[in-house]
Amino acid sequence: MQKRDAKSELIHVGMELFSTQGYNATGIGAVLKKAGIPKGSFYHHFRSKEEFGLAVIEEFATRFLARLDVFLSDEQTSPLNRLKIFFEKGLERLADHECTVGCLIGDLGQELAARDGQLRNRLDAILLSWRERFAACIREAQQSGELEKSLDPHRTAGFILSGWEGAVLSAKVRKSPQPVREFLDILFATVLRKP
Amino acid sequence: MQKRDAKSELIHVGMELFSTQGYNATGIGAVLKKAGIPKGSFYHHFRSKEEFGLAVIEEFATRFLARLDVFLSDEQTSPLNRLKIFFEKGLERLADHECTVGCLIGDLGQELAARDGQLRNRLDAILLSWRERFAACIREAQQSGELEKSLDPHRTAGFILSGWEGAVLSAKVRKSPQPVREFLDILFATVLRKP
DNA sequence: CAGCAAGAGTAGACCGGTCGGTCTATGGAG
DNA sequence: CTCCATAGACCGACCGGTCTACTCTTGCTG
Repeated sequence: MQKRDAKSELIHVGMELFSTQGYNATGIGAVLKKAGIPKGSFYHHFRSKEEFGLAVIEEFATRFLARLDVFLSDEQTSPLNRLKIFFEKGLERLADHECTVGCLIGDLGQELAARDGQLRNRLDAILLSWRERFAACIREAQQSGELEKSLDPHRTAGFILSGWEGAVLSAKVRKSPQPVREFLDILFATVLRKP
Repeated sequence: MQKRDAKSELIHVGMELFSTQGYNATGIGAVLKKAGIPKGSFYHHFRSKEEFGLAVIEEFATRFLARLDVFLSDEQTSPLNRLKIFFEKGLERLADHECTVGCLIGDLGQELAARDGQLRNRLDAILLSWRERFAACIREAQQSGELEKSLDPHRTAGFILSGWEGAVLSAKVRKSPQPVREFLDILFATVLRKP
């Protein structure tokens, strides 16, 4: 396994710790210790904890988007099934991690909602861009007859996304993937029911 | 206006600050300062920050339950409309607070999900009890013909609750009540559609 | 009724630890 | 030599909690 450079290692560890503990409960001391990198290096690469946080969420969002692309651009699969498979995979990963890791963007969004800094603005923008992706897939599903034309793609995408975030939150609190299981079952049986 | 006793004042301020800033980002120093109560009094009433946190969520849950009761027990209103009115009122209050205050239980649940202490367990139990309340109302709506008999009341209640938490989270990140508006519209047009 | 004792409650200085950030020194690469 | 990167001691502030001192209230006894 190739050794990462210091900056990447910090970001990687940041993703891990922010995902499990949250932003405020994670001091940079813990990040440094886990990454085995001294403080001077940290402040050479990042001017502040906030700038570090931004780098972490950018990395996470990039990876998430890459994964979203793999699933939502799969032309061998019908649009509605792309959505379904994407979320089912998400459920699998949640269960594999024993519900300790949710969605970093949603988690940090909640935790940092009261702040006015760059972090919250960036999180908001990321959530909106994801929503656009889902909306595009919903539009495709409508064009192929899988979903009713009366559904508003943007609003429905927002519904799905926030519903997903809420279900993941519940799974983390309950330490069980069941809330996500139930969310998906009902979502595809009602909102995303085939005509 | 009647002056509260010290303990109640602390709990009240705790609800306020935890709701806007979160648990970890709120030091007890800030609570004490805002309440105008010295530290010795704090530790006389609460053995620790965690015990204080428990008292705060119990107070919040009690108030929330009382409000839930007012709406869900209103026999002048049909069961489905009770749900609708309850959430519409919730949306109003969210907008009145300019999306700075969400649902304390959901927020703390997310923030403290990684912990093993009493706080997370209590939060989990509260969410489950709320789910039972919603399930009972859904059952009533089914019996009165407002909802399809094929809906599972428990699962549907869980769906609604986690969807609501996710929508409120989005509203806070976006600083707009729109996600909740959209959540409610779609929920009542699809999942809770009348037969 | 007055005085006393015990318990409840208030008050804030103090403690060790952690926090995010600063700064000086050093080493390595080009 | 210069620039980039590493290294870690140090700083003031804040953290949750401890502890001693003091005040107030209540109940009991003489």
